[in-house]
Amino acid sequence: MRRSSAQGVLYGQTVANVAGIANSDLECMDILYLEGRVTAGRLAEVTGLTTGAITGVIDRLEKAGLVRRERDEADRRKVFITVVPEAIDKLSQFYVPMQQAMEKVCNGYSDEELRLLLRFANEGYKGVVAATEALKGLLDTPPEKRPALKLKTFRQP
Amino acid sequence: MRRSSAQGVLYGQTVANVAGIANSDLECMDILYLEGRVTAGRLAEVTGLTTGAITGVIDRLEKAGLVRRERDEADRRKVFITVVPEAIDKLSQFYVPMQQAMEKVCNGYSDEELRLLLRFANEGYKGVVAATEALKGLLDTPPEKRPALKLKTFRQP
DNA sequence: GCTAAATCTCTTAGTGACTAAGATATATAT
DNA sequence: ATATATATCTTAGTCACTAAGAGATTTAGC
Repeated sequence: MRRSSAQGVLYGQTVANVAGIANSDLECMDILYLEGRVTAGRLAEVTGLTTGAITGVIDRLEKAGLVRRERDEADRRKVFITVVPEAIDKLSQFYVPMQQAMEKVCNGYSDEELRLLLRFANEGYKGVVAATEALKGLLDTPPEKRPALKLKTFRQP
Repeated sequence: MRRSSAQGVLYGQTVANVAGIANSDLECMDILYLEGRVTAGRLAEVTGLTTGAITGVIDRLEKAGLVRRERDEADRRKVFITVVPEAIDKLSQFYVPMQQAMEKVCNGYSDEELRLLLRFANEGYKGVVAATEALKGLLDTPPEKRPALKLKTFRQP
């Protein structure tokens, strides 16, 4: 899973290259696609970038015609970012190789097995979110007070 | 899986922050850990960075006392990068939250189910590698000649 | 054996995304 | 009505990255 994750990062880098946008710009497009209409601040929160950096991201994405800024009429300080419909078409083609590969892999499993994999994927996601929170908590703990757990490492043959 | 992957990227960013090294420096440490002793050129190849950038990465990692440069005696142009043993201890603590979370998730599965998950993880990894290659191939194909496959998208309820 | 081409890492100059700090505009609380 | 909080943007400066090429070593051709 670690290997897949590392390789997944590389896939994303390649997509960004091919699409001609920066890496974090693509990451934001991904978040926008998954979460829908979000504010600039929410993007900063999720990506871990500063709001200043997000301004730059949105500027570039807007210039590339991939997103639009929309002021919230209820709270005029907020700026909602929405994906331009055509952007999905422009970008989705670069995920075709990945989807084909995954479809091929998934074909090797029964419906019941796929349900198990889906369950694991969901629980795994929640686990990663929890782990990220826990790690951030570690930041506030002085190094000498950190739980010094032995890491069991497994190496595949 | 996409969500997990995106969140995994964030976990890595957080680790890099906490460890006080750059993001790609950590990515290289990961590769070094997985592949063992590798050359500078191999790092460039795997990360997708230029050799010039890798020189910088290794400089910083060496300065931080995490890796060592070793000239290959057989071919003196090559420089092997090796991880300093203590580096593993320094960094592995930051993966404790992730491992705990994953262990917790895995505890919910029988040995047989875990074998299925392992098989999927292996096949999935190969799939991602294949997809990356295919995407790079797309780079050399003119846009109008690209296979315009309909992307089936699934949204979880 | 000697020259030319290839391979591998490093160097240099320039670019661009990032952070920190603060400005601006709007909203909420006392 | 004033102060404080919130949300985004601006600015100056920093740092990792690329492109191009230099330096060092190996391999191939004659």
